[in-house]
Amino acid sequence: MTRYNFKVIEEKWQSKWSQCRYFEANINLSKPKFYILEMFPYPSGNIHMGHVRNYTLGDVLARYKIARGFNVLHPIGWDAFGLPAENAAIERGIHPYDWTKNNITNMRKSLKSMGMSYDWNREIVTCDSSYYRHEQKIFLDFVKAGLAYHKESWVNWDPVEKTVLANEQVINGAGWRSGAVVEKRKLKQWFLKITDYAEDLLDTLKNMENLWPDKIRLMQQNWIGRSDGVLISFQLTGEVREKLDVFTTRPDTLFGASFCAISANHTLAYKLAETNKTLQTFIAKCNRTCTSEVNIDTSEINGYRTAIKAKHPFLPDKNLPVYISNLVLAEYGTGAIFGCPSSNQRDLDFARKYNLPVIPVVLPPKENEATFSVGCKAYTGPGTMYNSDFLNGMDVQTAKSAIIERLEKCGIGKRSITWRLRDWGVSRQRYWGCPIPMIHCKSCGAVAVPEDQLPIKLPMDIDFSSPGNPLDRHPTWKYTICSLCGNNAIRETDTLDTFFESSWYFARLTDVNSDIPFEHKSANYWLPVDQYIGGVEHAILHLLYARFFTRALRDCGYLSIKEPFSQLITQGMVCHKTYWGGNRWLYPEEITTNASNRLITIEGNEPVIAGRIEKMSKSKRNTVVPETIISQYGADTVRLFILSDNPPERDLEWNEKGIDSAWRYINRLWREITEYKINLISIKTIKPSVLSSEAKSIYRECHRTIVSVTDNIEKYRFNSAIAQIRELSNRIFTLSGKGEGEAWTLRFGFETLIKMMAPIIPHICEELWLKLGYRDMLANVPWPEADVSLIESKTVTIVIQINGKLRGRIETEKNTLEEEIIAQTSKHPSMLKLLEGKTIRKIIVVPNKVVNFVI
RNA sequence: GGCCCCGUGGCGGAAUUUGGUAGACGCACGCGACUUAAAAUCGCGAGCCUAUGGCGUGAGGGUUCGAGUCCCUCCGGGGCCACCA
Repeated sequence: MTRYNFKVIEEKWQSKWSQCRYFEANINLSKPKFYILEMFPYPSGNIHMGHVRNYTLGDVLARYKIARGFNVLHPIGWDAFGLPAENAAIERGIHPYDWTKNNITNMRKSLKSMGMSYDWNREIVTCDSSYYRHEQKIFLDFVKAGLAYHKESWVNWDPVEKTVLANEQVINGAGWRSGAVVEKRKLKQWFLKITDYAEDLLDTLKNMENLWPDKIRLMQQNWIGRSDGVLISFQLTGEVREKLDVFTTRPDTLFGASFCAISANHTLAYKLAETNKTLQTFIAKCNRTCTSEVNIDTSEINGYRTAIKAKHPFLPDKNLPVYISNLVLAEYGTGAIFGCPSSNQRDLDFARKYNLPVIPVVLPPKENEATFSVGCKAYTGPGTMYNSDFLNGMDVQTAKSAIIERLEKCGIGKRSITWRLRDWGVSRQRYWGCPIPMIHCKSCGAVAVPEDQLPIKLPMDIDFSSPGNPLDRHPTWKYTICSLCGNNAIRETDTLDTFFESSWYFARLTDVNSDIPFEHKSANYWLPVDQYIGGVEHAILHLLYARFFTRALRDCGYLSIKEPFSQLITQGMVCHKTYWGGNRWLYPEEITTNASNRLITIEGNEPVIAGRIEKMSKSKRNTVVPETIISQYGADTVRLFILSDNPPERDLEWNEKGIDSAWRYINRLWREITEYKINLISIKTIKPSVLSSEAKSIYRECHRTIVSVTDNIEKYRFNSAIAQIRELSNRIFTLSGKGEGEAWTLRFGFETLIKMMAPIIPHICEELWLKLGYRDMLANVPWPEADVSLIESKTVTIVIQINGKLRGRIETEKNTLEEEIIAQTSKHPSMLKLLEGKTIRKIIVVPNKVVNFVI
């Protein structure tokens, strides 16, 4: 028995596919187009199982869509800017460019060994100036359109690395690499006006039902965070006589207000601090805590009571004290609130701390005014208004409308929407990113680099010996001339957030050779991406940025669409078991079992605990290296296993038994076809009508399976599709092939299996297709079509129930009349016994399915 | 704290779209064939139990002729957001 030699055969077909340029995509108006894209990888060094899963899912769909007659675009690229390259440079003295390029070479090789159907002519690398020059052009267009702006704002500052960190890079208030406590610092940064599109980004999510996973749509919805409320203008009295605007979603609780609070970074706070040392200290203390929400969560709430009062809009005698507090976020709403302690937990805690009045205004149902009181828990539910002047007696909803109407009529309030979404800060004080094509001139301010000077390339001679941004320290790079006044000026030394590159690459991939970011013709033909696939970890950031970019690019005249990705699959993580012993994570190779069958470490014989099944990661030492598995089992086996076990969106547990099972199936398929007792190629064509009943049943099963496998692939249920193919395989493998009819059925069955398995395990299927005597490449063969007339059977199984419990079944002709079914089933021997002496109260017949006797 | 998802054999999972045969397919397991033997391979078996019957989809209740599927309460697991005004 010879085993399937995957090494030779997989390489053979990979080079054949490449030679025939079969996966190179071109505009072809005679076919429907299908653009399939997997989130492009960051070239971190090696591909990992998460990549394998992601790209296998994409490849199966791409190959399937080709077989279904679509003109498929399936490109790949490298998201090549980013911090790890700089880390490598700092730690190992390798230039980030070389590190990145080496990794790409390495990972490209691995992807090719997976047999992916990419159009490699379109490969892009975002750290090449041929890519980022277009990004610089886009940035300038955004500046022109008012979509990018320069603003001073509070950021997370790492005092050791001397760089800004994104909120995601701050872990428990400390820098993710340095471990230093992050400070708040006010810096001038570039921002993109994603908030201009907040409403549309939110509203369009509704149209994406069934196209994007509910979970992702919900996460984006939460992230954008629309709050409908009202802006109320409070007249201030005392030291300052201006107005204070506050935003609230609960104007109905206005009569329960007992204080106002403003953020420590509110302009009013600064104004008051000018002449107040204590207040200056207080504000500084508030600002020392990080902007990170994690940190705000754990820090204590403090208030500084100013001498200023805010006049209650409807109660002339009531003046609310104004506090400055870290209770209020500067970036949300107006950075100022009114506090109604009885209806808001946060306000209640504050009121209790500073002994402020708590006035209940909403009476919960089934409570009464005399006895209801608010203790340490605010009441936020529905109820009836009281202690609330003209709102008394109304329910909360009615009161909201009534008071908004009154506020608007009196000119002291205005309906308003506030968004949780903030503008996207894209400046990074790092070297390995796209230079921001702006210069700073003393007299002209921020000036755009003229387009004919693009690209502004990153300098290659860079010194990483001290912390901070090497671009800033570079001896010459930043010195330039202002294009407006001709005087000396300084380049922007910040680079763009790496999410900038991934926000438009899907459009660039429609035409990678264009001199402009992308051509209308290609973009209009290929976009939107019909199927996008990637990890759930990008649910908000990347997927939201890309949606924003598509709108912004449309408004700059580049595109005619606003949603980049029609359909989305977010695949789960690849997990593996972990081992913990001797106070550290252990590799499986470090473990053995002792005499009493307990897990121990080989060195030191320390006890080992088999830990939880967790996401593969180097630190947990539970990774499985794809290259190793591929060289052991071949790409087809890996592809088959990674799809077999569960549906894409769930976490997948990598297990060695599973890969064995895939390996066994592939070898069996190989043996069944190549070592069969009869010569498959010489089988004569016959009419299916002459088949024996067994052969005919298998023949029908083939058609039935085509229908269900197609349906399952369309719904991304690859595990079910594979299960059905294996079920069919089990039947086909039982055929002896003896006699013309069986031999023909056998061959037909094999062909059907190969065609259906081709997208999943393409190499072996190509080879087997050849073995069946075909010259044409399988990649060129259409998806099998089912003869629907064969699937419909003449008979059906009717389930017999008594009081809903299964009691038997009969075979009848399809569409047998109700009376006939009742007659047949009630005469059924086992029914006679069960129904004997019983009164049948009711009989329910579901045609072709069920008959239920109610006794 | 708010919102959302999930809970099915020893295990991964089918069936949930449309209430109508629960447990497809695979792993692990057992038995058999082949073999001196083992491995590999092939075939067969298998939800559980006090077994001619009964019980079974986290628990309890409800709707229905009929519930894994719909509704309510609870328990367990997971995710997202979180002093968001």
